[in-house]
Amino acid sequence: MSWTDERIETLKTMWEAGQTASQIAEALGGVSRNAVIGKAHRLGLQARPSPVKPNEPEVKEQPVAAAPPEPAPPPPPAPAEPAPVREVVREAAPEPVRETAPAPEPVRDPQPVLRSVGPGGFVRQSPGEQQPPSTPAPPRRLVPAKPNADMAGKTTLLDLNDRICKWPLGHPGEPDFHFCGQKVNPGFPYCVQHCGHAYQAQLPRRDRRPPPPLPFGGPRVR
DNA sequence: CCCTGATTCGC
DNA sequence: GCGAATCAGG
Repeated sequence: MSWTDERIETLKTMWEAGQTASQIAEALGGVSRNAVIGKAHRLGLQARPSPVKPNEPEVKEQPVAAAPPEPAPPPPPAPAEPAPVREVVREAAPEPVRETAPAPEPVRDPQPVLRSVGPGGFVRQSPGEQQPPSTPAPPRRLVPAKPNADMAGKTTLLDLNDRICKWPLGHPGEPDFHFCGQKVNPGFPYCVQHCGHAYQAQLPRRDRRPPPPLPFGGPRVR
């Protein structure tokens, strides 16, 4: 697989939309998660929350052993780039002693990757502030806290549950963005109709239509 | 273990 | 340029 313009465009869109590298790789097909990350970096799209803390550039204490006999400090106009030399020093595990630490919280909500949206687009949540998608929506009448004519009768993010088709209509951030809301095809996240869009038999390349359906609406033309 | 992104480096 | 291997944190 090569990085065609379409695939690069999809990569950019999904990456900026906050999709994980794994999801992007799966959507693209034929590439690994690493390939996606590598390509994203080569494209210059880094800057996004990494689970790994970029260790604060430690002020390396320069052991001023002997007074430098060189009174001439002529550093060329070099930008202050703290040479990120990674030490490959492996420490041997010293303590065979184990402390019995109770492993808490196996709570992992397998909820789909629907992140909250805002007028500007996606808003990434930190795990601490994630909330389950409300209660399984008892069949009672919902009164919008903020009566909005546009959203009347629309299925919003908060209306989603296991039984509701999560097929997005419109684009996140747009005023009338909502979800299909039909009863799902049991075992799938979408209704029967949208399952037809989401799951398609692989066709021979020559009579396959170019636009591959992306679950979140696909790349947007800017 | 699983996941995540970042980085390196041989190709 | 590409991406597997590796690293490092959650």
